[in-house]
Amino acid sequence: MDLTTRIRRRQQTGNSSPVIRDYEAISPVAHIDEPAQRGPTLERLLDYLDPVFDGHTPTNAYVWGATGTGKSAIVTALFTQLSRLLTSSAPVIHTSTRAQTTDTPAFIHIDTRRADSPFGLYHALLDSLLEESIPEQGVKTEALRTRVVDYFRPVDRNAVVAVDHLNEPGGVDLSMVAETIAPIADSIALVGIGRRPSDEIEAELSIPERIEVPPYEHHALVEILTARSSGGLTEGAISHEQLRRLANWADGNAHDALAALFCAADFAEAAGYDRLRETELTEGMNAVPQPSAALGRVHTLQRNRQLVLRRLIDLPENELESVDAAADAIVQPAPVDLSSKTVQRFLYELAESGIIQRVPVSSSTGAGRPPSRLEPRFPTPVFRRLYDLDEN
DNA sequence: GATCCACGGGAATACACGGATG
DNA sequence: CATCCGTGTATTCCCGTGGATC
Repeated sequence: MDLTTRIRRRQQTGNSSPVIRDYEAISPVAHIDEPAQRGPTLERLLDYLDPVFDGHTPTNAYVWGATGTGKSAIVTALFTQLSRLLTSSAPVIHTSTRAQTTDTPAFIHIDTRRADSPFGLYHALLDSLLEESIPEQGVKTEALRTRVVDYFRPVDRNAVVAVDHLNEPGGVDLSMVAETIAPIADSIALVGIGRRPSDEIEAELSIPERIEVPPYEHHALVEILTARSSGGLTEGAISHEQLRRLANWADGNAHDALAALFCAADFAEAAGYDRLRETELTEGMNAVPQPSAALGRVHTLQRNRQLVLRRLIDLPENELESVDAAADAIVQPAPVDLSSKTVQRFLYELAESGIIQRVPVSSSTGAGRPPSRLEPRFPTPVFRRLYDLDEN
């Protein structure tokens, strides 16, 4: 987020704002520079990456853990820091590539929620490796692949590539990534990241290293919530006891805890209170479905799908009674240059990926297959607020 | 002109139900 | 009674088209 946006957000909430100082600070989808409470996992990752410090390529690895354990946060933060520190400590060679020494690997993080095709994967790789801008279409997939292969032709070029959000419903699986990237060069180490337990993943790829990221301990989660709310909420807006309650409820899932905190704060703010009452806290927790789809998932959806979701969550109950009705209602107001049929397809896709759920409604009307009611499976108040802030 | 991608529309398939059939 | 059939929706699949980019 750029500076202008930040300032504008402050303007919107204003200094008089009783509860929330900075939405970004309590956002479950915010980028974290310094992951907290994950010391042991960081150490394991650093152990695994040890060959890097001698200029070698590590083996392939798989990092896994339940939702909301901070897998993505840890790896992205670690990779960012590593490339910063390793490149600045050695002489820089100026080429068309990003600043890199000859024997320092590139640390790349690819989100398969966005890069979900071979074309997308090659594009993401090149985009990280090269300064120049990479064509987004109009060029053959094979052409991009060739460029990646060419990049790795020099023997001293290597990379550690984290491939995040593997095996999500409707998403990319490890074997697809392995087929696409692994054959390019031996000097590429793949680090798969996903929820599926390590013994469940099947891939035609050797993965010697398996690292599990455990759920947060209760006290660790309290620490995180404390840090976040001291950054994003006003002084005294929430009590330590309330944070403990949240952490207890979330049971190690930082995503859900933050989402509930965000909702509760937002509710209190809207109601004009200067601190969170038990009512808001409870409502906040109730606003997070169990289990909940990740807001990060929603956040990375394409523009039009987010628009559809934004409208969906404001529909009255009676228009959620069938996919057909919802699609029609979504297309109704204001300009959407989408046909009802396309919105319908989006809704089915979103249901497929678990962001919304189709609940079969008991049919009594007789004729035909009964429709299904649509239920969002993510914390809608958070999405609504962040989406609307982004609009301005 | 080539290529990728998002849309859109229609075909094919699945499912539910009541009624007919064996 | 079990199974099949016809009708009506819901859901999934598939592919052509046009826009955007190179």
